[in-house]
Amino acid sequence: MPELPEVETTLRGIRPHLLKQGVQKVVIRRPTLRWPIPEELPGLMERAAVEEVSRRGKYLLLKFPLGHLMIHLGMSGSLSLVARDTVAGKHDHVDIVLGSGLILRYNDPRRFGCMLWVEGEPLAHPLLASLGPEPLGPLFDNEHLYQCSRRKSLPIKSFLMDSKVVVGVGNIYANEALFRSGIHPLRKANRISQQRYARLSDVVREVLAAAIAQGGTTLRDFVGGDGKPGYFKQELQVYGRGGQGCVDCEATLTEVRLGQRSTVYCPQCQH
DNA sequence: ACGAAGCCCTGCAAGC
DNA sequence: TGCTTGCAGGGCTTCG
Repeated sequence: MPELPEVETTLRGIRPHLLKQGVQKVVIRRPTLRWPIPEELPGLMERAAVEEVSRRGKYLLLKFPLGHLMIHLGMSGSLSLVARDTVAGKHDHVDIVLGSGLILRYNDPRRFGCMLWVEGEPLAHPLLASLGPEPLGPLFDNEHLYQCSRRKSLPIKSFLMDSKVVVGVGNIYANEALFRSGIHPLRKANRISQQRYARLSDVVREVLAAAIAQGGTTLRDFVGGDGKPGYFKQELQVYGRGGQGCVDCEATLTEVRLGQRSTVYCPQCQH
């Protein structure tokens, strides 16, 4: 389940192998992702070189002379770099064969991801145009959260996971950040003080930065690896721990469903 | 305009 | 053992 740290780790892992590399061939085995992969993709990319590799939220952007390839990993997608003769597995839907002899391979069992072509300014694309600030960028702070939340009566957890508010905070990190800032996930967004938002924005940055730092430890092995660093788990304090003891006060962690998302919190520590 | 629910999809685990 | 059922979840889309 790629959250922002995993996407960032993927970006850092693939970028050095893609920059200035020519695309020899694009193989689309299964075009039916969230939206169909454009049939004209091979014609647009083949014999062209990758000029830039970047990220906006959880969307990866590969710049080519004629436009950008926009990739989202959904919740089960991954990109890996494999040697040219590597046999494709069950959910290996797309191969981008590079001049270097490596293949950038897109795998996505649940096919919630997408691979689209964008002409012109990619940030103007409908999927990107109304995204909120990057959580690790300068525009994300308590002031932003506070101002955004003034007319929002939805639960803070839903608010935090809204990509128009801030990108890249998925279910796992929303649970963790709220625990670490002592905020009850069901509290209404407009019932939280600016001081508490200050703590929350700090914690969101800390948690994501720490996860990225750990994802970085697997970068060395990205080529040929499965591209799925195992940074989470050990540091998680509430996610996946419903019914177990709070790491701070030992109270039993409560698990509820919010939206259709598993939500875990400490009834003692979070208000 | 806002908020909640629905939906896409497959793999895995639990229950019968 | 093999079926069915439920759950996981990002985020766009639809409904109220």
